[in-house]
Amino acid sequence: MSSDGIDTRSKILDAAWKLLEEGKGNGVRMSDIAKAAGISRQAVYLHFPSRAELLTETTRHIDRTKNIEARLLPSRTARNGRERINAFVEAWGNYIPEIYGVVQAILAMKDTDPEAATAWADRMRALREGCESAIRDLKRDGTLTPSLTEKEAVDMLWTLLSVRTWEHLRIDCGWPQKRYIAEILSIARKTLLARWT
Amino acid sequence: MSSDGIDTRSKILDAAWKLLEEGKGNGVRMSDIAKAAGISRQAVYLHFPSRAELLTETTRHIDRTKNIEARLLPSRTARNGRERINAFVEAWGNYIPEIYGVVQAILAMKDTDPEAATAWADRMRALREGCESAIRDLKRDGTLTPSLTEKEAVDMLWTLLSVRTWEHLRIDCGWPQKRYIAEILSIARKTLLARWT
DNA sequence: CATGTCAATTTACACCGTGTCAAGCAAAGG
DNA sequence: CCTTTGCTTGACACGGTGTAAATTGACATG
Repeated sequence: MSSDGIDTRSKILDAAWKLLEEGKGNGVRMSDIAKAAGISRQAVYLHFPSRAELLTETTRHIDRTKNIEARLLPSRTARNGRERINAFVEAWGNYIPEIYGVVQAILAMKDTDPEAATAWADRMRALREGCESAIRDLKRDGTLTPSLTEKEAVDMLWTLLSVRTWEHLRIDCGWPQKRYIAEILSIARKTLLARWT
Repeated sequence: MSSDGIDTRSKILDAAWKLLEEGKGNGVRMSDIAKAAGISRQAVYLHFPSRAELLTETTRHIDRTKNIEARLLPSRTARNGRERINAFVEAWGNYIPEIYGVVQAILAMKDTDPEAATAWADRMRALREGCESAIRDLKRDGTLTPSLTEKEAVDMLWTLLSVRTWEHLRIDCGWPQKRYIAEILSIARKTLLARWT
C-alpha cells in the first residue's frame, strides 16, 4: 500500500477529471495529468495502458461518483411515456455538462483511435437504450406520432439528446442550460407525440 | 508554367479532395496527399503553408466547382419564408454529403489548431447568415412561431442543419438522405412556424 | 549562348505527444 | 534480511507536422 491514504489510481482519475473539466477537453496530455496527480508520466502507464483507456475509465469514474444511475431512476418509474420523456431529457440533458470535458476528449480521439471509438459507441448505446425505453412507453400509451416508425423515433430522440446538439446550442449559440432543456423538450414533444395529445 | 497542362496547385487540391472524399476524412496525411498528387510531400508546402490552410482551401475549391452559390439561389428567390426554408434545407442538406469528408478533417483539427477553428467558424457563419435570412422572411410574413425569439429561431435552424446532426442521423443512425431531408424539414416546420400555418 | 528565375526535388532535421524499456530507489512485510 | 511493490529517472522509438539547405531542370530574356 502507498503511504498516502488515497490510492494512486484514484488520484490519476481525479486529476484527469479535473483537468478535462476545466475547459479544453482536448489539449490535455498524459504529462499534464501526471503532473496534476503529483506523479511521473510513466507511473500513469503503470495504471492505464493508454490514453484512450484512461479517458474511458475517467468517464466510468465520473458516472460512479455522480451516480448517473440514481439520476435516471425517475425516468424509469414514470407513470406514462410522456412523463418518461420529460424525466429522461431532464436527467440526461443536465448530466451532459458534467461530463462534457471528458466526452470532448474521447470524441476527439474517436476519429483516429479505434479503442476510443468502441468505448464511445458503448457509451452511446447505453443512452440509446434509454431512448428506446421511452419510445416504447410512448408506443404502449398510443401517444407516439404515427408519422415515425419506432426506430425512427428512437433515432430522433437520440439525436436531440446527443452531446453534439448540446454543444451546438450551449457552446456555439450560447444558450443557457435551462433554455436548452426546455427547447429540446419542446421539440421532442412536437416531433414524437401524436397530434391529439 | 509547368510542363503538364494542369498546374500543381490544382492537382494537390484535387488529390486532397479525392482522398478526403473516399471515407476516412481524418487519417489523411500530408504525405498521402502528396503521393496522390504525384509530387513530394515538401512540394505541397510550397503551395500551402499548413495542413489547416490546405484543408480550408480544399473546401473553397469544392465550393467553386460544385457551385454552391447557384444551388442556394432558389432559396433566396423564394416567394415567402416558408418556401425559403424548404429550399434552404434542401439545398444545404444535400450539399453536406458532398463536403462531408473534408469537413470531417477540419472539424477534427478544430480542437487543436486555432487556424482551423477560425476557418471553420467562417464557414459556419456563412451558413448562419442563410438561416438568418430565412427566419427574417418568416418574421416578415408573420409565420414565425411566437414561442421563439428571432435569435433563438436562427439558432434552432442552424443546429438542425449542422453537419453534426446530419452525421448523427445519416452515419450513426443509417438514415437514407431523403429521409434526413424530409425529417429535418418536418422538425423545422413544427418548431419554427406559428401554429395556424 | 549565357544567365537568372522559378518550381520541384532530395535529404536532413527539429518538435511534440504517445508509448516502451531498463535500471534504480524506498518502504512495507514476510 | 531479502523480496516484492510502487514509483522514479532517463533514454528512446515512432509517427506526423513543419522548416531549412543544397540541387536539378525547364524556361525566358538578355
